[in-house]
Amino acid sequence: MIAGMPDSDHPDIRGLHLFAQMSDERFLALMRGSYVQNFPPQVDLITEGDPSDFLHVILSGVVELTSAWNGRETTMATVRPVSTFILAATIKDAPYLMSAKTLERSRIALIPSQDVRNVFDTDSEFARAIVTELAQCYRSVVKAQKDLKLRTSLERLANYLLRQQMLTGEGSQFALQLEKRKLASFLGMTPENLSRAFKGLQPYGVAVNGNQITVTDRDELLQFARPTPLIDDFSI
Amino acid sequence: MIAGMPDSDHPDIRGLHLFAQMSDERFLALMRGSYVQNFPPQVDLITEGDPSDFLHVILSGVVELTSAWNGRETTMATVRPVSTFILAATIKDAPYLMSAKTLERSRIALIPSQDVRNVFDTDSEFARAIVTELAQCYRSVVKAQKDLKLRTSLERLANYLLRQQMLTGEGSQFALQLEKRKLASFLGMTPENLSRAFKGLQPYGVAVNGNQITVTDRDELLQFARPTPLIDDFSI
DNA sequence: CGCTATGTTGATCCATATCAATAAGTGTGG
DNA sequence: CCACACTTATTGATATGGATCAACATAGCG
Repeated sequence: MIAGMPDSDHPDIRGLHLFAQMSDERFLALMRGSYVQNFPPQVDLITEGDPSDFLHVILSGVVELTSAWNGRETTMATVRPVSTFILAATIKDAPYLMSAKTLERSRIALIPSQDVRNVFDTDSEFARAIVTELAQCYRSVVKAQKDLKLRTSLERLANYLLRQQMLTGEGSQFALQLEKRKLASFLGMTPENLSRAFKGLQPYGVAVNGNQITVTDRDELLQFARPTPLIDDFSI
Repeated sequence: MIAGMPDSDHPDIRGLHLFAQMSDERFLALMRGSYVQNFPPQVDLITEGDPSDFLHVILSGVVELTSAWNGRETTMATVRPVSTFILAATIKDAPYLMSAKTLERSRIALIPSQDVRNVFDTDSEFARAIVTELAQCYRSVVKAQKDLKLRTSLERLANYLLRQQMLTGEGSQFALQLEKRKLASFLGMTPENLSRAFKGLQPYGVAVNGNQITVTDRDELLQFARPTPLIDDFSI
């Protein structure tokens, strides 16, 4: 078995809203049973349908969450540091609904689900923090579903680009954080269609060069994309 | 203003998992600030984007949750007694992401969101119950998203019918709980396409007469639909 | 009993998927 | 460091699922 978690990783995890309010004692108890591991790229961390043995916390790298059915596969989300994933399955002691694999070399903390449930049962501050986290997750998925049901793929891409521009600091140029084929799957389309969608946004002032996106006319793009906080604002 | 909630409604609400573990004292305090109202069909209860003033509990009738964007509208869910809706917005004190309207004459309890948040802050049992509820909601939406991204509309309909058959007691004949145009929107298609999808399921042993569905060959339908608990089982 | 909303059917259009070919990266081993 | 293999991205041609438009039927409902 792997050694416990190095103390040096504690601050990163402690910084998460989920663990911030917890007593030192309980936090250390959680950390004692946990461990941290470095994974190379393309490693399967979780397979959908498996029992949820560990709450995962990504400390560095990138993790992709996917689901599959009947031979088809889709990217549900990508997770970046520092955040937890598959919290709901841990809490409900239910099977994972998504698979997870590393896209880059990643440092992942694994906290035994049973320990998380134990703390949840005894520490009401922790329970409250979980509520906030889950409410946030829930609302994010509802927004994603609205995005899928109410928008065409061109509109989804346009709004995605605007959100990315926001996240990367409002500059007119920024880099895609995702391989295009993953982005296509995430947005619910094929890679070929994504290629054409980028072309379709040219008239609205979007230029693409590799993974570099330049928004030459933000107003034009905004007018086409019509973003709304009720779909595109991840902070509410 | 409307009078408070009749005591006769308390047991229904108390029976919800969300309120079951709470102390009598706190429960009564919540109920004192709440009220119950009977609404005719087609009444708008909630408009997306509005601040979440009340946690709603449907005691009888049917409520539809919809979202709109850019002139388009889609049915996100229908809610039946006895259950709460728009819990996440209440907890986060954030705007509603969906609109709600009655489809039939409905009896709805309205619990001031601020009261819910107050109890949430002081009653850790309640906070824990909310976690379970939200985790359930979250997983349901994830399943819905998988349904949308991984299946064609014909496959979604087939699996929907199998789920309905399950819910209505496994009989080979059952009634659709939803107007077909709402069902179409819920499944992410047009009414015309739904009409044709029903025809498309005939070869797999599905017969339709008005809102009466008869599954003449369940095995055939199962083989086509390929349901999986990771999408279609709402209890895990 | 008619009016209006819902459902069906047919014709056509459009968005997106699929298939196929090519180009451009990216990583690996010699 | 380059050659090779392999994956990813683009582009074109075509197919298809699903939307839209239009006409009609039907069923609730006042």
